[in-house]
Amino acid sequence: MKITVLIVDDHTILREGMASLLSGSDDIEVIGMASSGEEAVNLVSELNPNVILMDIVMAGMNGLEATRWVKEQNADVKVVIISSEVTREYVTQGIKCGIDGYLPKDASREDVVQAIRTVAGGAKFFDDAITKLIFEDYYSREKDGRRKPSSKSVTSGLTRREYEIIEQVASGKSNQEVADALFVSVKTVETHKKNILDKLGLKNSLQLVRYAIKNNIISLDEE
Amino acid sequence: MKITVLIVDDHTILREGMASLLSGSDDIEVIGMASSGEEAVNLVSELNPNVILMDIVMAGMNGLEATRWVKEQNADVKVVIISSEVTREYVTQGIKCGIDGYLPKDASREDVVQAIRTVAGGAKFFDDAITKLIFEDYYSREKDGRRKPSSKSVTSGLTRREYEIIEQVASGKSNQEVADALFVSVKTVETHKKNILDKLGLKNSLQLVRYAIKNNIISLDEE
DNA sequence: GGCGACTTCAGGGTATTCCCTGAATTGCCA
DNA sequence: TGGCAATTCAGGGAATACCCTGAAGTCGCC
Repeated sequence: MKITVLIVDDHTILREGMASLLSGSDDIEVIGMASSGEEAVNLVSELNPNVILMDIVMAGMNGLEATRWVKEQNADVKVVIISSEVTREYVTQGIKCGIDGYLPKDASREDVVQAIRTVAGGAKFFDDAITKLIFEDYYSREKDGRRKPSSKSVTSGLTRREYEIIEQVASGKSNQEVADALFVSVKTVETHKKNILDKLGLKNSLQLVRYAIKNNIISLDEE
Repeated sequence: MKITVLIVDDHTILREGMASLLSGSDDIEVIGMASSGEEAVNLVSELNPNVILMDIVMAGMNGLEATRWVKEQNADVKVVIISSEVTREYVTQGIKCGIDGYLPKDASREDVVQAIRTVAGGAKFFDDAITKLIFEDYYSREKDGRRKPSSKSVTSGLTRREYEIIEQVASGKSNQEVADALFVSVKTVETHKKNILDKLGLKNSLQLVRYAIKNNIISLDEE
């Protein structure tokens, strides 16, 4: 029983290279390749591979989103990210998307083969550098996690009401909807919003949404 | 300049043993010992050691609590936990309290010396087993934290261009700015945006920003 | 008692987004 | 080769967001 593999990368050279690199292993068989996230999602239901080697940076649907979709339709398929960039953001976001492994693009043939075998067996594969990175993230997060809310003064000069406005706006509401929710007039909401944008040095509501999520003023899961 | 060390453990044998174990290293000097958390806290301000080797399980104030107090009065002092038990709970709680390293009690002399040198130099020291434990905790926590992007079975049908538009919009740009960035007219951007909102079942651009961040179409740290 | 901030709101103007219809171009594929 | 999806763009109207000024009521605080 060979381990079936799907390769997803928008660079032909890398696809071909990876395939030939894997052709030397008799327990691994490359059964398909895709050059985009969308193509990958479509191919999975057709080919039903055991493992997907997936690039992150691709035009259109990126590797992380593709992973999400793939896992959605087949939770058993294992996904190993192969990225030239190894950043905290990619790794943590990747884990959120359900990846089973992460390899730098300059990984050796042995690493790739080992990763495929490991995830096919149901375990996770993350090399030392990535484990270290995760560790540091975990450490700083846990450590910094405990710190007093410090009322309001220290933050960025936002008032209580302004925080409420942000929460509303960042949850995707229009000014009118915010006004209704807080039982004030649209004009009031506009004023608050203007003040908030000024204080934070932002240009529009879109950036405010980003800011709010970035600074954990709101969370993305509720509702 | 020797690294000054304070040993904290309520077992005399372990204190003595550890001290003699360290006497062989000429860059490390044990300048004091304490048999309780309270005593340790008092001694720190007096002796001002570089590193504290601290047991967790002690009568009265335990090692983690003591760490918190110690760090409170001197943030520069480094604390390495030496515990016979290595549990997820101890490790994560320890990190919250600000520990700089964690050693199992059966660590070799080399490990202890290495740990002291490492934390004295400002880095963290956690061995492989502990790193692995943290990793697993992190992984399961992050992974379970996610949730499926609604129940749309097929890829939500976004085109490549639409993804590009989303990336632009979600980075906080106005239609005009997106148009400039992609070298198309504002009208084109509007059309794309409308189609995107329809496909995703969203009402406005604010919600699109949320969607994009939630689904990892864009990341928050770049730029 | 008053000064400053927070919060509320209005008027009136400009800019931008949102919505709908219609259409030309390209490329792919059956 | 005709059809379909994708991408591009326009006109024009309705809705909403953004900007500026001004102001009234509340509250805490010196």
